[in-house]
Amino acid sequence: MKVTINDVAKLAGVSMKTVSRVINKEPSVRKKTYDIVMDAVNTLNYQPNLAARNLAGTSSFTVGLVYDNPNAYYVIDMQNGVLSRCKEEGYELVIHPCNYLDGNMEEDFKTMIKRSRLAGLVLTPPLSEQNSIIEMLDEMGIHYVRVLSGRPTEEDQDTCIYVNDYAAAYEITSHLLSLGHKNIGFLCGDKEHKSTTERLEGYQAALKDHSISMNDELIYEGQYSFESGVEGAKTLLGENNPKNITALLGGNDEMAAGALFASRLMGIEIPQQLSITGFEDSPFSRQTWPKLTTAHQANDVISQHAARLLFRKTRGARNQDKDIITTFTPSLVVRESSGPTSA
Amino acid sequence: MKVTINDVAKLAGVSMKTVSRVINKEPSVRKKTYDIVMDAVNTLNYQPNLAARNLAGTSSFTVGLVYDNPNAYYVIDMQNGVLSRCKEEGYELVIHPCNYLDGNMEEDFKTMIKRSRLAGLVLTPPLSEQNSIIEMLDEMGIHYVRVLSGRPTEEDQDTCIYVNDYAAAYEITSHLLSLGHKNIGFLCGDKEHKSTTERLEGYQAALKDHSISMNDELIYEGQYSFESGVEGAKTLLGENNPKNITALLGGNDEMAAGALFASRLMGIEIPQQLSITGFEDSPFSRQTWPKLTTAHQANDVISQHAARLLFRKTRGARNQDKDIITTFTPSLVVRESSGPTSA
DNA sequence: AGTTAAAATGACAACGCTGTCAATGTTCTA
DNA sequence: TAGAACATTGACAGCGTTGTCATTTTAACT
Repeated sequence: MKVTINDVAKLAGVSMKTVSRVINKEPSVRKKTYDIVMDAVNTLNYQPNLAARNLAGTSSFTVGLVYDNPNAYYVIDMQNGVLSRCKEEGYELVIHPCNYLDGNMEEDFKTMIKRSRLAGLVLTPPLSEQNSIIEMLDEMGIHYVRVLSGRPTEEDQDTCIYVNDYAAAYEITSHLLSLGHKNIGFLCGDKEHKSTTERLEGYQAALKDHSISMNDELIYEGQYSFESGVEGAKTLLGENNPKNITALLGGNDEMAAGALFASRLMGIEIPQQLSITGFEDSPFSRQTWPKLTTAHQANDVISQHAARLLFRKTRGARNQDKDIITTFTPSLVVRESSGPTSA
Repeated sequence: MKVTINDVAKLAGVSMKTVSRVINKEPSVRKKTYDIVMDAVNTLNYQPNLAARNLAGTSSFTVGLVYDNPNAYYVIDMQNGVLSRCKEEGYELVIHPCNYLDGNMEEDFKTMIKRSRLAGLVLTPPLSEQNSIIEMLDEMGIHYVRVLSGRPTEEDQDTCIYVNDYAAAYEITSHLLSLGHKNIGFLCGDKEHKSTTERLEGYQAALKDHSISMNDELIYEGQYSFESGVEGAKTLLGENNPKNITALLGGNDEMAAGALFASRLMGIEIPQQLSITGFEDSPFSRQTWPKLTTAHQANDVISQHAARLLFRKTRGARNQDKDIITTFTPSLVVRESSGPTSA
């Protein structure tokens, strides 16, 4: 019933170690031997036992995915991306949701790492931005890859995957500007998050490039939540929209959905009287009325590349994956929530 | 750096095997010995190595969570519930998203099981309803717990957790009836899913108990998606609502959100002209306008109990968890999308 | 053909734990 | 208080791999 490396070795007429070499793609195996072994592997349908490999080997076949992002859609996408690479490479995935604010993160990490030695971790934002965590991991000597919001100016191209929110926000803002909007409000997410400042800066840069003067009164500082979007829209639009805002840039889809909700309460027609845009293109940006113009972020692809980057680091010379993309720019998706100014 | 069972044994002045007995809560360890060992465990901060345990022991410390439900919120809740129990019990979780329609499920399962021997699987709907899968697992001799939509009439109380959608649908329908609604439409999810028929039957039973005659024309057969909700509402309401429908029961929150969307397109005021209800109480039932009346389903609790049930099976006599709940009934949550009939 | 270097293969111990079974302590019975 | 019965502990093999190092085979030279 249970096929071990010994069964394969016996069938192939080689030593167990040679089979090990083959399945690990180690050099110094003759082509002919390789084929014989692979035949045996296939006929027996052999699957190396992960526990044994993890126990015996110096490197582990388990990677961890760490996240504290509350967005279910985001998390699932990240999981699936990493998982798909893991499957192909024969790795196992351990998911590790956590709450950075809990404080017992360090203990938590250590426990996780002790229990199953890990090849490395994929860290997703906003947790991936925490320097304290990075330092801790460096100290512990644990491999990791960070998914971060930011521009690819920095040097650690082999531990980071960047999502260029700046460029995406620039693009969305430009889209609104090209529709004739001049007074564009911004619903800011959590200020501690890098994505927030990146998106804000992209927005500001676009305004500047179109010679529109900045107005801090058009910026609402909130959180990445539906409720905050509601609040933000109410605050910015106030009674009878005294600031004459014609477009609202949501920090993410949730905030934009909240703004949509608030507009409805205030009797504002979207997009006739007000354009609203989201960010991330999560499923529910298609489930609002009207559907949200947003920036599509390919989270599954992003996380796949994060996993590949991690494998590259982990396996050193053996795998020199050269097609890894380390910078992603979300792309504009125009739907019904944005339109030309009526003015 | 790395603490093994031997280090603990040495410090405690006992044999390695005794430490093993302590951490596995095996009987036949003197209280005093137990305390000494635990002290050593704590001072060294010992964490048993999972790979070694899985390799050496007869039972494994890894459980799998299998799902093909496309709803991210649902999946995350299930994951977190199972995960929280796993952490407490020292188990590891392997997640296994899949697509039942893919056909290569059997191979997929076998591979997963070969690679890391599993203590058992938690199966979630709709995949958990597939008899072919259950038979396959039985044949392979793999432990599993199924989360199912259904009423607790059946006998396999030790492999199934039931979510009583029937009762919940009955309750929602009764709520609408008590508001004076008589012509209540039903937006039916995928017919193959057990939850669909359960919810439909609950709805019908409530109507019957209130002496309201059934009308198949009030039932729209669709899928559990936003788009289908839109379509369903348009179909049932048609031009000028000839069937005089005053309330719409959504098969789930997504469909209800779709119905809300469609109503807006048709210029129907919610809840003044039409009540709409959801099912599941997923986060976005709070992010629609107006917020959805729905049935709250405690997925994280449900999945925790599923995990406990699995552990009980797995560990046989050692753990006789008696507080496991095997039937859950979603409870009515009244929000703004339902109201009294204007008539 | 005879060396020599390099490539390919194999033998065997380890990884950290659990299962088995034997050894030792302890308690109870008469 | 001896002896049986039982509770507690320990020695050691083995789980299925990989790492190390020794051995054999092949290729590359004179």
